Amino acid sequence: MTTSAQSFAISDVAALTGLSTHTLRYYERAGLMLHPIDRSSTSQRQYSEADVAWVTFLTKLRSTAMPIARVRDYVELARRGEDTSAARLELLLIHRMNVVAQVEEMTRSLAAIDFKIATYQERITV
Amino acid sequence: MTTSAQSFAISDVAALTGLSTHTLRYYERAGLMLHPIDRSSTSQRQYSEADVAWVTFLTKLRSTAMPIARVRDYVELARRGEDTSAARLELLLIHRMNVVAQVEEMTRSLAAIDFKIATYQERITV
DNA sequence: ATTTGACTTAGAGTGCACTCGAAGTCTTAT
DNA sequence: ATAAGACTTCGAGTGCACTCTAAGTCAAAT
Repeated sequence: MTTSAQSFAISDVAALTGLSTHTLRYYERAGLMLHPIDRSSTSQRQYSEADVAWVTFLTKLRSTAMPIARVRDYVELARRGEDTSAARLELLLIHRMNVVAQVEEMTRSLAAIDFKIATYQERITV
Repeated sequence: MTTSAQSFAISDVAALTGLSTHTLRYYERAGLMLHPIDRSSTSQRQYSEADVAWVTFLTKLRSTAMPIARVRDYVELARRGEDTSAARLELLLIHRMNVVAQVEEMTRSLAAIDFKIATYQERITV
C-alpha cells in the first residue's frame, strides 16, 4: 500500500525489487542502505522513491556478484559525502572490470556447453 | 585415436583446471566423476586425459552456476549408459537457457552500473 | 469483539560449496 | 638417515547470503 506521500511499505519494495521483506530488513541491518529507513507513527518502514531506486541499483550490484561487504564499502563512502565520489567511481570501475570478466567467462563456458550439446544432437539425429 | 595412456597426478589436474586438490577429492566424493579415478600401486589417483577433459567440462558447468546436485544428476544419467543421452541433452538445453538468462541479466545490470559510472564521470569532469 | 494479516525485534538456523585439520603413509631429495 | 613434501582418509570447520523462528504489537476487516 502506498501512501499519498509517495512512500512505500516494505511489502511494496519487496514486490518492486523481487527481494523478500526478510532480505530488505537484513540489508538494512547489514548497513547496505544509505540511511535508516523512515518509520511511520507505528514504526513501520516507509521507503521513499529514492530508497527504492537505491535498492534497485543495489540488486544490480548483487546480481553481478558484488559481495555484501563491498556494497557496504560503497555505502560508507557515499555516507561520508561528496568528496568520496572519486573513490566510489573507482570502486564501480573495478567492479565493472569484474563483471565484464564474468560475462566473458560465462560466454566461453556457454560455447563449451553448446559444443557438447551439438555432439548429443548429432548422435540423436544421425 | 591415440592410446598414449598418459596419466595425471591430482596436483597436475589441479594445476590444469584451477581447482584445488581438496576440491578434486571433494568432487569425486560428491559423485561428480563419471567413475572412481584409477589408483597407482601406492593408491594415488591417476587421472586419464578423458578424466581431465571431464573435470574441465565440469568447471564450465560450475562456472555457469549449475549446482553440484544437477551435475550429479547429469553424471548419474551418463553412468546409466547410451539410452540416457536424450535426457542428458535435455538437461544441458535447460541449463543453456539458464546461462543465457544469466548473461542477459548481467548485461542489463552492467548497463545500470555504466549509467551510474557516467554520472560520476560527469560530476568529476564538470 | 475477534480474527487475520502485516509488521516489529533479536537471534538462531539453513544450504551451498568448498576448505581445512588431524593423523597417518609413502616417495624423493639431500 | 633424515627431512621434506605429496599423498591418503574421515570428518569437522568456514564463509557467505540469506531465511526463518519466536514472541510480540498493531490496524483493518468481518
